[in-house]
Amino acid sequence: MPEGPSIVLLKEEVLRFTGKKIVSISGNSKIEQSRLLNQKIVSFKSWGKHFLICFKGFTLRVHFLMFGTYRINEKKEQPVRLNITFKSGEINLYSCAIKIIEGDVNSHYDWSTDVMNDEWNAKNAKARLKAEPTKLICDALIEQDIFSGVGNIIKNEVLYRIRVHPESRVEKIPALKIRKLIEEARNYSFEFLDWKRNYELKKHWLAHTKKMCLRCNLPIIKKYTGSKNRRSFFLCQLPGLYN
DNA sequence: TATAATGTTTGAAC
DNA sequence: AGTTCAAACATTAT
Repeated sequence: MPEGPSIVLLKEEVLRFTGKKIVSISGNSKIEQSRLLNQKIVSFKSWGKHFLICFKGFTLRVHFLMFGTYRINEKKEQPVRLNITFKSGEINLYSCAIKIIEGDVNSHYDWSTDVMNDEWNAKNAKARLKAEPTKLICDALIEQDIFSGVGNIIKNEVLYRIRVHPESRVEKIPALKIRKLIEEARNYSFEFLDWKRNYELKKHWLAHTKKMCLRCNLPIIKKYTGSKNRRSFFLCQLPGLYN
């Protein structure tokens, strides 16, 4: 479920509930559920992998972590974390982290770091990268404060596209490659969105989980990289390691 | 069936 | 005091 584009799809699916009043609320979430009862949805937003349900004066922040899921107008077998029911339908959220954030949602989020947002600012990203010169690019690209919404799949596909080795140090990567990286982080995310919408995302993976490169017929290396030891998939025999 | 995987927070340990 | 790290959370495809 997780990466940014998937949250954008969720946002589209629930759009119909905008302005609707919550008539019942339940689930095993430890938030103060009664607070939501009879409230009207002001808007649905997203920031990176955060799904935001905005009310007057507060916002529900939903993070699906690795395994979270949702259903609209249907239920799963497993216990629901939060069920939000309207007269016209329901939203069911499973195995996710839910939190209430107080006040104006805009004071909590910098929308310009979200690769899916209209306010995305490439210059900001460039500056923030520059501030982390010794980081490995595989870590920097999944930094949510720089590239909100980019996850491990997008990371691998973007690095494959621009032909940069995941263990390259930020400061050693040529400016042109950095420019491409920032461009593709957003661009690929939108392609991800289209593919996911049409249930054909995996079909388009060229590096992630692959053993061979379909284009050049060379093996793809799988290696756990970076400070969080996340899977990286990359071509070995190409230039692209900057360190 | 055991394993690994689209992720983040927390709090202990250094 | 600041950093680092493992644990916790939790589901499902392979």
